[in-house]
Amino acid sequence: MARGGRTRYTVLGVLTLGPRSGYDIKKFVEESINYFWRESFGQIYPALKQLASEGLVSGEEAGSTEGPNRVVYSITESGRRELRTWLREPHEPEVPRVELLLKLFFGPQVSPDVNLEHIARERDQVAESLAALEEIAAWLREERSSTPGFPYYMLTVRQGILSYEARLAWCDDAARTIRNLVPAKESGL
Amino acid sequence: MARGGRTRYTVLGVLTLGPRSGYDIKKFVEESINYFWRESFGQIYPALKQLASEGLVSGEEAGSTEGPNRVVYSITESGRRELRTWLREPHEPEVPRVELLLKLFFGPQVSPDVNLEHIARERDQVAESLAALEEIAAWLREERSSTPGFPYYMLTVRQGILSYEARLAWCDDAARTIRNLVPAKESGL
DNA sequence: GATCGCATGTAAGTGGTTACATGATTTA
DNA sequence: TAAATCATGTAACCACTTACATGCGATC
Repeated sequence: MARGGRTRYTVLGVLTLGPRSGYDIKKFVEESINYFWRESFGQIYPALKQLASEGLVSGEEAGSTEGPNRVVYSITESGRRELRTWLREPHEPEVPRVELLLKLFFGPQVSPDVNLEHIARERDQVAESLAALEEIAAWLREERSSTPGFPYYMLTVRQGILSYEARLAWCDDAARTIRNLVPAKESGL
Repeated sequence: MARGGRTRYTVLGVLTLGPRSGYDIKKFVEESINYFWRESFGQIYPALKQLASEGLVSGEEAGSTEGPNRVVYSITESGRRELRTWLREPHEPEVPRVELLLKLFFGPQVSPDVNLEHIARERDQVAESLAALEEIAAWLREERSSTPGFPYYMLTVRQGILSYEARLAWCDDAARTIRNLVPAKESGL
């Protein structure tokens, strides 16, 4: 049981920050919470329809004169209540699935070089993500430091930074360990 | 595209460590790699059937005399090849979904106390997981330090420990931040 | 005139969980 | 004798991704 549509609450949550279209919501998620949460169009649009039918959001056909499309949604009072109810409930513990670790666990089945490559790839990806997050952090401090949400935004960003840094450190450590596994192959030239 | 049945490879990988029944595989996963990977019966049994039909594993009806059930599977040579091929492919980047951070991102919608409770709960869970992992690490060092897989097992364990520790530190930091948000409510008694 | 960004949506497929059904054997 | 553990399996359901279809307007 449990775990009912977290997309619902993502959408409601984003709409507390202001009215937005489905497209806008997608973009917002991508640009601000991408490092710990994702949503696809295939989830967002049906969710918006559903929420509208329940009166938790209200959609308005926008676009000055010409546009037939583009519906801008706003959260309603009952939408806010629904969101708050969910926010008060304890969070589900994560179900981890880390493919890299699975491959490394079976690492002895292939050559050390293969595993070293995996770790190097991981390191690059993590370093890139970390850099992106640090840019977000800087932007937040410069542009959003006086908004009520600021301390909470920084909280989530810091979590991301800390876990990226931990992963980075682990990569170096892991690479060293594997390199020591092959004490002499072409060493000493 | 991509991401074809990782259960397949989990099963094949576990079977490189010795012949096992579906039930055994489930238990092994639970007891050794639970902190970064999980599998359910609903995945394992169909996967075993499929793998057997492809000749990547071979099943033998076991159970000294009485048992009608209990099928013990062994990995075949082509199974090993298939596994190795997969192990050489680069791993898929994780798609993160951290419900706790989602709730905290929308934290201003509820009282600080609610958010503090979430963090406290998280802290407890992480501390528990960390303790369990450290027991596994100790057990590995005592009982498995001479197996060929040992360095790789320790690698994955260390990753778990490092990220748990990072999360723990973050919890304390985050709780402090939120507490500072309410500078005086009942302070000074 | 082609491609890119904006914009909404649907359909198919998949990976995975949960609940259920069944039954033997062991332990309390 | 009741419960827990061993053991296999299926069916239903769910969340989510991907690909596709459509079309407008701006830019190259």
